[in-house]
Amino acid sequence: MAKAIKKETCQYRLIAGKDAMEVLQGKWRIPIIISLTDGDKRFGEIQREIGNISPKMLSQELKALEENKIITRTLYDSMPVTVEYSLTPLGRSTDKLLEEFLKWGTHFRNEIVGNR
Amino acid sequence: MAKAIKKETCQYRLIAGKDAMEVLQGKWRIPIIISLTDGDKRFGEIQREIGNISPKMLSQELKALEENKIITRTLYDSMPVTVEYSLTPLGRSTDKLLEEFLKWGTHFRNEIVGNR
DNA sequence: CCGAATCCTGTTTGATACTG
DNA sequence: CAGTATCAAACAGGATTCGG
Repeated sequence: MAKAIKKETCQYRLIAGKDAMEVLQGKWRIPIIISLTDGDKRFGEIQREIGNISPKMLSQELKALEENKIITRTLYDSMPVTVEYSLTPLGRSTDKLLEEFLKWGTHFRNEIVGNR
Repeated sequence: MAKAIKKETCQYRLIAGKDAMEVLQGKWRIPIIISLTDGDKRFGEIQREIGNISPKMLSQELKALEENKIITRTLYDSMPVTVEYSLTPLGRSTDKLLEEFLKWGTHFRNEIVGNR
């Protein structure tokens, strides 16, 4: 076993942070998860809700989230074809994180963003 | 007052998410904050602790965090000159967020990162 | 309607060397 | 020690077009 790292150390925290970063990083992943927290959605619905994301980026980021088991993609073979995206349990497990994230975003907005 | 947005709506959440993103985005900001949560540190200490950040990136990101009132920079005019960085109250207000971030990072690591 | 494919651009990031 | 300067590489993001 190579160099065990204790839970309390800064190094441990840095690693955990990097892991979380790996999945949630970028301009669009958290917005997408927020959007899907609201309920399962189709491609176009997510796009409209987020507002200014190009189909390319949305497609690309959805794929990445799917690979990381954060969301699932379900194809309904209707006419025309519809696709629905929804959070997996792992995806839903971000809810506490998201909540704090949003709380802090609001706090920060009030402290700083408003004053410039 | 232009188009009030209720707290519970997806749109409100998307905006708060974007605000938080604006400050915490990028590969290095959260690691830097984690490092400083551990205590005030000097430039070189942060760099060694994070491990593979170039001085240019560190300098640049520290500057951005300072502009957003997340950290402060204190110059001690000793010989040789030393500089210490520390979290502001606003910076320390990320602690709950960080905690959830790290908790989830660990969870994710166990679920996914370990299995690939 | 839901994307895939292509092309193109600007920003981010990094390696390295150097300065007060 | 605490950064800056410079140059190159990588990547994020956008515009557009096309297919099932």
